[in-house]
Amino acid sequence: MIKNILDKLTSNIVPVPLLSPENCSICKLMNKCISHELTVNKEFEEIINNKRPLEVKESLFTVDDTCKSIYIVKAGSFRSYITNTEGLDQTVRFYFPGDLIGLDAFSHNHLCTTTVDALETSAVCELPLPKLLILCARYPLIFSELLHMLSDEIVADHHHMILLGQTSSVIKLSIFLMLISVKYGELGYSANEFILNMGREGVGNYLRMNAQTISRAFTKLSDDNIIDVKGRSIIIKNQAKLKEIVKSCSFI
Amino acid sequence: MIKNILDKLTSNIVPVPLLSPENCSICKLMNKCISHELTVNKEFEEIINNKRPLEVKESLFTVDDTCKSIYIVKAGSFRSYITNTEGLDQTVRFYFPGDLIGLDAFSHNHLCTTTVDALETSAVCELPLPKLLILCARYPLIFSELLHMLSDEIVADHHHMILLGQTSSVIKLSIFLMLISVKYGELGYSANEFILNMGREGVGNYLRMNAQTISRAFTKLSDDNIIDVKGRSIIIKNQAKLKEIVKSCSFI
DNA sequence: CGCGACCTTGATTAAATTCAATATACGTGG
DNA sequence: CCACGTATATTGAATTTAATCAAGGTCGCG
Repeated sequence: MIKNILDKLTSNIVPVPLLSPENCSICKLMNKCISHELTVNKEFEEIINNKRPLEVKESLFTVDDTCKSIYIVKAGSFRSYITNTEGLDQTVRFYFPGDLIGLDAFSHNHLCTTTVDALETSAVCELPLPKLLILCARYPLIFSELLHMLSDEIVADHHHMILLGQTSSVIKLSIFLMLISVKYGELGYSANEFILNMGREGVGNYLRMNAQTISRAFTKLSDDNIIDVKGRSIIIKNQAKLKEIVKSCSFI
Repeated sequence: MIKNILDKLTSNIVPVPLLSPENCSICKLMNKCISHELTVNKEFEEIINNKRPLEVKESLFTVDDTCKSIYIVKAGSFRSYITNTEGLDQTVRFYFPGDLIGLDAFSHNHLCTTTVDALETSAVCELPLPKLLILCARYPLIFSELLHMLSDEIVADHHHMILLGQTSSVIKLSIFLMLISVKYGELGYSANEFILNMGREGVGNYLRMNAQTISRAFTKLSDDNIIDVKGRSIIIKNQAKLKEIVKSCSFI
């Protein structure tokens, strides 16, 4: 989805070396990640584990695992989902570079409530919970940043609820595209040209519509000259019109 | 919705006296509220403000207010919602006794992202943020309890997303009734007989369906002998069957 | 008793799902 | 490099479902 160095690794190179712990101050995500004030704290930086990159569909953790860490997406993207008894799953959220994964770690009995898979070759910075909590107790800034992140997650979830509550397939898809576009823009990638790292089925699962309906909605947006679609490659030709559609629901 | 002492106050008695600060140890919600270990901490108990009861439709706070406090529902119930430019609103969440309101307070610029209204005569315990944060710094237990609450909120939001993602109106209504039933059971009220404190419109707003569809779904459940409906008074006649319907979506 | 708010129900319309066929793209092996 | 097979995407037609439009019914309250 996002062009990053890891994309250039052919996924056949099997024994991927562990990344050496890397300095936040030379990280490409600087200022697009958690508060910079945090990462200048040497102690904070030292608790970060850099795990080896994850391959497509590899799980960061699985539902009912014990929550041991919070993760920051360093490169690539992830999907969290809940699986039902018949093996069907429903996507809860997508994660992009700078996003925090596993903020539900403090809930209930400290068991993961979702499974999180990599959508492409991806990497994370791991923040082990015990160490993080110790730092929280010592540094009010880290503590308040954590609260901040949790609250942001709640607000984002509320927005997603509003999105799911929309009735029109074209509006839902438009909001989805706009959200991705904004996210990419923020990360310094092209906001108007990108390649989805999921199929129609994947988009549909997230927006709770079936793949055919997604396809038709893409065709509609394309017919209206708002986007160019070729498979998973998307070009937003008329961002103003797209924004207009998004605004027609007006809650977000 | 919930039979509580406040229901017995006729809402016409205008000058409601301020509640005297009340001891957590004599609160009816004990063990149904936040961790009991917390409330035995005298310092914690002392920061709690008891505001005067709120009347129906009175707002606890409004979107874009500065977040000053977190609130625990002491009696009654609340609704949070987002309003769009045309004045339409979408319900985000309902709050019942023991629930915490305003956990998005730490987000972004500390402005409220929703409006929260009382659905009936209701009361809250107010936890002023500055005082709460000081206690968090001093007592790890309070700090971890706060994280716990925030994480729980995220998990609850995920479940609500799954609910909104359902396609069948009967399943959605069934899940809604089951959630309310469980909540009431936990609070010590009857899980199988209750009176909704909102109309069909209100249920529909929450479940993102229109009032007529809600009405038809009620009729369907009634025809199938799963519930008895008479206006807003609901009796669950066959909880097993209701659970079965809920399980047929299986994600929750 | 009558008004207004709310709920139910029916008929019609609009939209998404489902079923089904075809088309396109992609990777593999010949 | 091309042929083939698989996976994915598009499109059409039939079906199902909810939204909409509209009428009538119920309930509580002045």
